[in-house]
Amino acid sequence: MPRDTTSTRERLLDAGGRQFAATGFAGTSVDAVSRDAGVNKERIYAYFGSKRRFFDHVLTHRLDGLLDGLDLDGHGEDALGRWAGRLWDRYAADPDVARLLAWESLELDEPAAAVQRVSSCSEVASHLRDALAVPDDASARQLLLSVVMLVTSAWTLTALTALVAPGTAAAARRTAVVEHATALARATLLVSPRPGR
Amino acid sequence: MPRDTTSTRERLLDAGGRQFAATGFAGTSVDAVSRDAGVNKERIYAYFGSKRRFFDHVLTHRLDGLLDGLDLDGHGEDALGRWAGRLWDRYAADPDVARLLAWESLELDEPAAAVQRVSSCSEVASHLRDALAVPDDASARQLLLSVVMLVTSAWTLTALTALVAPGTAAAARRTAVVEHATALARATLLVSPRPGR
DNA sequence: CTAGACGCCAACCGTTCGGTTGGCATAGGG
DNA sequence: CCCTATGCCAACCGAACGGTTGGCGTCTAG
Repeated sequence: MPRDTTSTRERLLDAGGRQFAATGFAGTSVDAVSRDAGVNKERIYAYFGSKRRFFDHVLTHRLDGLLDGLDLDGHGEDALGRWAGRLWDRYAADPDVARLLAWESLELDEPAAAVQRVSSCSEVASHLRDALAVPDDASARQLLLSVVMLVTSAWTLTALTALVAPGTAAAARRTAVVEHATALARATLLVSPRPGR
Repeated sequence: MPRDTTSTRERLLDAGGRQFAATGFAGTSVDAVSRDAGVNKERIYAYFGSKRRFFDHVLTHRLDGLLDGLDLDGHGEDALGRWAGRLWDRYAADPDVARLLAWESLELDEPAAAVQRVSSCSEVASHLRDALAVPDDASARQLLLSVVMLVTSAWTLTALTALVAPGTAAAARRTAVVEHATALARATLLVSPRPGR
């Protein structure tokens, strides 16, 4: 068997994503992750330092994949709505990410710290800023953060909707989420203080 | 010091509510709860059986207090909106309950099992059924569940709103939540299948 | 060809976990 | 006034926790 360190790292991150999403930070043991990955747990400490920092790496990794190449098409608030829709599709394709974000906001000290850290963030934020005429990068970053989290919450809400109304088609729930996220994003824009305006 | 068993139970339930709300089920140790309550941890097992069943007791206890005497005033969808507003006020007065619900839905097997178990539930559900012409008790119970959970999520949403717009007054955030919850409750009613209609 | 750096693992460390046990003190019925 | 049931606690249990260590095998620079 050839030696492949990047594959080892990847297997650990994948297993970490599964385990943390399923049982949270406190509920997941480092042993379980290493067992799931088929790798000795000492590798986690060699690669990532501590359980806590490993969680950050896992979340950042998954968020990078979630936001990679997800750009606004066009300008105006409709573009924001379509963008939220495609973001929704990615959440639906990989429910673990939504759970990871929920866990982080509940049990970790700094809420959504990883969201602000994600590498694709500033790029998407600048697009949002251009399309929506938000003055500076800091507030655009905040806006992006809020929209991401809104869609996350909306995803949970539709899961509930599905529970209440089992027959509802997934497509209908998707459009409901898009409109919901768009409306809330507009409201967020509205209440957000804009200096120099 | 006089012996007072109900006070011992109460102190454990209170401490359990604080600890579970702060760090979740897996993140809370039975020792920490007993230390917080100033009671030996063996009492938890004598009174409630296991850590898991103790969590159920804590959540049911807090939910009973949350929903106690919270009735619909009047009829129609506006009444539902006002009801959601008062529910929101109670959530705001005791944020622990919202966190407990969020924890349960994330990390425990059966989502919202305690919500369906709460003693005040059927009473409130019958009021909702009358006001909104929902056919049978089962679907009314589901409706109540969804509304409660919607408002719970709304709590997360406003926490985010506060983060994005720190200067926004709490009152403004409340009305936003009420409208939000009302609209979503109406949507839930809309997509919910109603037999015999 | 060889020396050392490095990926990797088995085994181990002290601590904390959920849960149990034995006994002391007290309350209340006879 | 005693006897039993019960509230309560200190101490304990095996297991599992996050984290570390020593050494084995394998790549690679010189």
